[in-house]
Amino acid sequence: MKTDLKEIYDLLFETLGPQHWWPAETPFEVIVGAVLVQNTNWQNVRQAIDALRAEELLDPHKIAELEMETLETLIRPAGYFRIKARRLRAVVDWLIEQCDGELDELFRRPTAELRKQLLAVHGVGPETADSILLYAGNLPVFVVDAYTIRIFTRHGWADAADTDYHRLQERIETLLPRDTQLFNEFHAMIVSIGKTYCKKSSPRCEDCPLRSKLPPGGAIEI
DNA sequence: GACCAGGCACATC
DNA sequence: GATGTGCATGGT
Repeated sequence: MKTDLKEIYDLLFETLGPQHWWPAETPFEVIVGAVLVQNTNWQNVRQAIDALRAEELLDPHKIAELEMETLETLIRPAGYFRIKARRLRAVVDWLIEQCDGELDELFRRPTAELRKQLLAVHGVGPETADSILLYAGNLPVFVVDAYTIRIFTRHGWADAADTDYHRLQERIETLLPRDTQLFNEFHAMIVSIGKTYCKKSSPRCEDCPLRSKLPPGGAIEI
């Protein structure tokens, strides 16, 4: 990848400005959102989180004590509600077991170790773990998601045949200053670009701030 | 009515 | 180790 990623970051930041992510009031709310947003539109997730908030349930102990059926009903708008209810429970049970829900304590652990522990929790894969580390823990970990892979592939910054999560993550982390706030903004801006200009079905490169960074023949089809 | 959205676990080869 | 499939709601 010959691309100067910091230059891409600067270009995006000049165009889009700060994204103020993650849209949540507390680190625990970030964790809940990270599970609920799996393969789902944020708009749907917000409805589920609002329902939890309305019942004052945005607390690990309270979610741990809920009947599964109640939890399923509350998070229903987020989709996959049976699966996500189980995953959310697995996460809060783990949080309580590990630190009694005291997240500050949790995030003081060495990042690599904590990441490995998170990945061992049912329902927490690489993207969810990294979203939690970056946006709840303020730790300098880059979150790779479907938009990252699509945008990087279409611009030829990543080989379409090699979009392995950890390899792409390591390359991006190596090519940028390891800075929490920078990783925060970069991922958020990638999602913004992805939603607006780099849809799965149709790229609208003519309007995209990154259009000047396309390869000579235009976007690479994936 | 089809398509899509800020993944993951599990089965099968 | 790679690839395929189920999971579910709400917006466009």
